[in-house]
Amino acid sequence: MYLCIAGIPMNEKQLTTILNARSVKPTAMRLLVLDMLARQETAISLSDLEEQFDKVDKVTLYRTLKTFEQHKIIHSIDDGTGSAKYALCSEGCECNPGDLHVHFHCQLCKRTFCLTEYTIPAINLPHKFILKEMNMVLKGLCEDCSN
Amino acid sequence: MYLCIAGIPMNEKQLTTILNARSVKPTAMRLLVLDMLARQETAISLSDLEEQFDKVDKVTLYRTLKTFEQHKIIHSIDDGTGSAKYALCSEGCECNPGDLHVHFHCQLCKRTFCLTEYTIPAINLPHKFILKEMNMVLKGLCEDCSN
DNA sequence: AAAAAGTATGCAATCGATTTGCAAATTTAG
DNA sequence: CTAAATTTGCAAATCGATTGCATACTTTTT
Ligand SMILES: [Mn+2]
Ligand SMILES: [Mn+2]
Ligand SMILES: [Zn+2]
Ligand SMILES: [Zn+2]
Repeated sequence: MYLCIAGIPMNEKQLTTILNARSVKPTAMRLLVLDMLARQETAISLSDLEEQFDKVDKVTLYRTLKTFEQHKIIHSIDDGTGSAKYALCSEGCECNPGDLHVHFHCQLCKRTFCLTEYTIPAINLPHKFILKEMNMVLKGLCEDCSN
Repeated sequence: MYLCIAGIPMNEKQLTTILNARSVKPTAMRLLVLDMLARQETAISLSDLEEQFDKVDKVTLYRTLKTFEQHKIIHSIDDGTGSAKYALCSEGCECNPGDLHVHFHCQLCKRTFCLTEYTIPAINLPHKFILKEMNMVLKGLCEDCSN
């Protein structure tokens, strides 16, 4: 499989362990959000995440995602659609250039996939250019939409 | 050189030729905008472009850039900063995945470079994924900022 | 246990880039 | 020259992202 998001729900103990491992206090809100993120098959936007809850404050959700991102529980994906997508990081991920994977955005179903098996190819930059971050997004039709 | 933008001014005849070649009517405004684009060493945002004129309507500028982009006179670059950058296409560019080059955004001086000599490496997508577009942005420090 | 300090949450408001609506000006076609 | 099509300018709307601030909740200190 090439998806970084298993879409497999975790129990509260597992969720708490993840937050603790990343030094983020496991509040009720954070456990709810992390649980919802773990259920996603593909990367999700703030707005889409909001819709998956009955009632939740979007700004709190926003700040929760920011906190998760800062602590490398999730990574944000700029797929060029104008709204950032978020997906769980794999265990021990440090989001370094060497760890980064390619993302794929389907122009038909609008889903954004983590291609975790596809590391971003290295580029030999011109002299004196120093690489700190990378983003590689492929767009087209996904497996479900290419027929 | 690895920059797609020469930063070398063109005369009005050359500018008109480019517009005609791409079936865009060479209005006064379009010649002015194309001229300004040709003078840039690096990709430029709508707001920065606006600032380079004494007095110009931003929406007209916006629509001019859209027209140029549709006719492949320029390409837009999503460097992840939140504001699109624009740069001249090379002659005969059709903006196909195979033609696309890597872009570099300097986190210090905030300039975005076209690395036209660096084509985006091909990725063998998973089965049934169809590629239509690509974007690869590297970030870090440019040659002027890495000391 | 109570008070104080630190952290998280909820709601209103702002910001900035992009996009749209529409009327006036300009260009092209008949 | 007149009518139609295109381009331009200004106002306003849209939308995602971000901030300010008051309230709620947790943790630490007395
Ligand atoms: Mn990912
Ligand atoms: Mn370029
Ligand atoms: Zn799809
Ligand atoms: Zn620089």
